[in-house]
Amino acid sequence: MPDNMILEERHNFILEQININNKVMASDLSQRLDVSIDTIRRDLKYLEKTGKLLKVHGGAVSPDFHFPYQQQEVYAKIEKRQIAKKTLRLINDGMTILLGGGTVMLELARIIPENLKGVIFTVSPLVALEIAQRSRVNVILLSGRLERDCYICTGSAVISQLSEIRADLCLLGTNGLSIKGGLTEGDWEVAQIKKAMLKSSEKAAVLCISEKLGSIQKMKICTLGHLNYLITESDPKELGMYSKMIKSIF
Amino acid sequence: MPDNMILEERHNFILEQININNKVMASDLSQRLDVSIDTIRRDLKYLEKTGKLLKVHGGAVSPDFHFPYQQQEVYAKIEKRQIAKKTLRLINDGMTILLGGGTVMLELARIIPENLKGVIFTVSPLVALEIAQRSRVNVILLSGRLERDCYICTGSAVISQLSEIRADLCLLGTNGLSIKGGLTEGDWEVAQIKKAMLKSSEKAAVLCISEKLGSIQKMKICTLGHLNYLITESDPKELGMYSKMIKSIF
DNA sequence: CACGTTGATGCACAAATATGCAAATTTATC
DNA sequence: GATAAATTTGCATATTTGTGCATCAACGTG
Repeated sequence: MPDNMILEERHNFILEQININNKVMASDLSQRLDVSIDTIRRDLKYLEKTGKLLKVHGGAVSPDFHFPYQQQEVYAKIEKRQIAKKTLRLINDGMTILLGGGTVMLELARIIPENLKGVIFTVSPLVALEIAQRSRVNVILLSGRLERDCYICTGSAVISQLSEIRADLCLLGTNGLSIKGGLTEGDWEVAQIKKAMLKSSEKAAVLCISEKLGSIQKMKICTLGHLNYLITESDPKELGMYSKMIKSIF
Repeated sequence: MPDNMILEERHNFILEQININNKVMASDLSQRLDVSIDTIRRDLKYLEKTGKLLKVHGGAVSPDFHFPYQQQEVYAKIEKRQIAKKTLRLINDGMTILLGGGTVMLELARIIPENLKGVIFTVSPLVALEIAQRSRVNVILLSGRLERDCYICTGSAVISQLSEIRADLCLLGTNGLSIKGGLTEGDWEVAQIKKAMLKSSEKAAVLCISEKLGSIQKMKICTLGHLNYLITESDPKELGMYSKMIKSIF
């Protein structure tokens, strides 16, 4: 490392490091630049005042490091809304549709056409309420034990009710989707429900923000070959590797 | 996983995980980030305070799932809360309880003891979610067609499920209660459900703000003699005329 | 040249922060 | 209801910070 740097050089170096690593540690910098920790601290203080970084205990981070979550929160919401919008293309009057739970599904619930004809079954009270609030479509909630974490109904009662249903289309959100692992899920109870939902439907679509593509969870639900549609917010062209397994991607 | 993460990085990582899985477990995080469980707990506490997640036993969940429908302006909320409080006296560990819908019932749902043992059946998704959100009691939602106006599940499916249940106590809100008319209800579908609920329960209690006492609706559910308890917000002494028909009034 | 001013730097020490540990309590699960 | 797991609380410890002060070099100015 360059010895005998002057103030400005140090500042530049620090910003460079932040650009590379998203963070710097005061003690580390002190060592690498061979100045006292105090000097580094003064550097950081100055750079913070000019908005170039954000001081934290032990060093500093990139100024946008602290925000990404409100941003990403909103961002993810936009993505989910995009997915929901694309999904509407699959939904037509007269269909019997099976809906899962999760945030993506909630976004879909919010834009279900007000005068859709047909029947919607769901295991998610949140989804059911959201739809019933806005639309005149028939919403049928499948009963069961309400899971505390994800607020969907699980248990044998749901499974047995599902076995009596023959839906045209099943729409599922997911946490795990990958070429190798197929459709996967973290919770055992939920996995059972999803399996049963797929079995009760003519066709199946998975809604998944692209950020989650490639992730694998503990419980396997099915291979990609069993899915008819994959819907993400990004351009289908970018998901070429999935196109061998899933017929329609959009 | 990057070793030696600083506080901000851990926070980011945790939120990332929550974004992907909707929940994280403290012990798991402690292991993956190689810090003590205490540190993780402090992280979670901080992130909860800033609203980025919700702490639950064992970890945290995404705040997205937090139920948004609560706390609209309800009429006579104070009275309804008083009724709910009184009703708690009827509820003990080990009971199987059947809950109806309506605003009084929602107030009750909000104060169901966090660690109540037993099972709660309900036809109201709102009540179910409210309870599941706060309490660890088993909540079982009875399925059916979701009524758009009152948000409770109706239809033959509910009736048939109710016929398979033997509850210790049934709690109903009401719009119509009078000496002459008994327990009455405006909606036909809802009346059917309430009848079935009463039939499935050992004992029955009606929750009713005193202002509504004396009103009669179109559909008859039962006579006052079938009810074991009447719970209102006012002093039972003032309701003497009901005491010939209903055993316990409070 | 001598002198004062200024800005950068390092040092010392008290206060604050991050983290882990252990005991006591609460909660979950069987 | 007993046992295991999770949580709370108080405390100990090691860094890290903030602050005041001393040093030193650079730079005018009289």
